[in-house]
Amino acid sequence: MTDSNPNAALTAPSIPGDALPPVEQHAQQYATVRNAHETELIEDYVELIGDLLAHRGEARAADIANRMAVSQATVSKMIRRLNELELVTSKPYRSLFLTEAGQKMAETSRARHDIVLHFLRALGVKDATARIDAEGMEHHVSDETLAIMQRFTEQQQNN
Amino acid sequence: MTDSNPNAALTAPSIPGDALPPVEQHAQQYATVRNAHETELIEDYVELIGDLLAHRGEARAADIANRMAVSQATVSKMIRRLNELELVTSKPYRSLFLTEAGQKMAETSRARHDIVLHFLRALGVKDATARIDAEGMEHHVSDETLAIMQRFTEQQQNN
DNA sequence: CAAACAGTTTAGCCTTGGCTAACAATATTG
DNA sequence: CAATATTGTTAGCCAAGGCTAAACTGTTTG
Ligand SMILES: [Mn+2]
Ligand SMILES: [Mn+2]
Ligand SMILES: [Mn+2]
Ligand SMILES: [Mn+2]
Repeated sequence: MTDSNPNAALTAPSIPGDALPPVEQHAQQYATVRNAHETELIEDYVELIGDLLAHRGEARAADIANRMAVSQATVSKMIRRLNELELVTSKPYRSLFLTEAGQKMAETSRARHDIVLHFLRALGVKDATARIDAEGMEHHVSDETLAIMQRFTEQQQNN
Repeated sequence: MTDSNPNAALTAPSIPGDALPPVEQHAQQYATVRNAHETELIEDYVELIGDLLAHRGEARAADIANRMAVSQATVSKMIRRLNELELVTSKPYRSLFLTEAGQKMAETSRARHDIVLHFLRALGVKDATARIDAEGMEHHVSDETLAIMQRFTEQQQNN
């Protein structure tokens, strides 16, 4: 549980920069990231399906494959998983639809995604870059940071 | 390559929110994220090894396992990979060291990580939260955004 | 309405990144 | 210095998320 080399002070170089965080806190950082990685792809699928339903009226596997730049086989497998998780309903060869739980997840993810995207634009990041960055960052932004981003964006707009 | 349902405008609901980006751009978002995921764990290992070397004088597998909250077996396997990638050198039962390439990656990752962390703190995020968010966000921040974050932090400090 | 095309599913493969259990090497200590 | 504790390695397992190739279903069109 604790670091080896107890007499670190004796061997450490002279310019240590920022200190290392305590082991438990440091471990928490990585664990939180691993956790986010478990859910983020699911969130992106559900969010995209919600967007396709909202903007196109239907969400076909082929559209998802094209929009994600992934093979149709990959999408088909993932749809089975979403089904098992009871996030979508699907009849073979028909459009997907979101369950109640799926709609809730889609809304939450969409809202969070928008906050991050609008924040980056408010910061001065070009739209195309902001979109790319937001797609990855969104899954690693705490509620605390999210709230601050939202306030920042609003203040920026009242100027 | 293009969406199905060409007469989307006819079937789309009345509150479309932000429009969907063009397929190619949308695909690029997800592809960039997938790309980042391929390298981020490697970067975190190399960065941590660099930090342990800087602050402790040595980087032992057990320390990495504790700091990452991961089993020693997982670390051992990853070290083999880092060796194959020629990012670290290691003798059995001895401390790890970074190769030239490893040092370069560690520096780059550390710098990027610090910019994101300091930016979040400058935004007003609590330290513990900022550390957690930065650990995940850092891998998804473009150079463009990174530069803007750095400027923001500096301006905040000159107040 | 049959053929061609488009969309979907399945099977089987691969890599990554986790884990536990068992074993091996080194370090610490009675 | 032998016994014990710590550290490191190996083997074998698993799930996730990619892929290609082949089969199947549904739609469009000559
Ligand atoms: Mn999203
Ligand atoms: Mn995303
Ligand atoms: Mn980092
Ligand atoms: Mn990280």
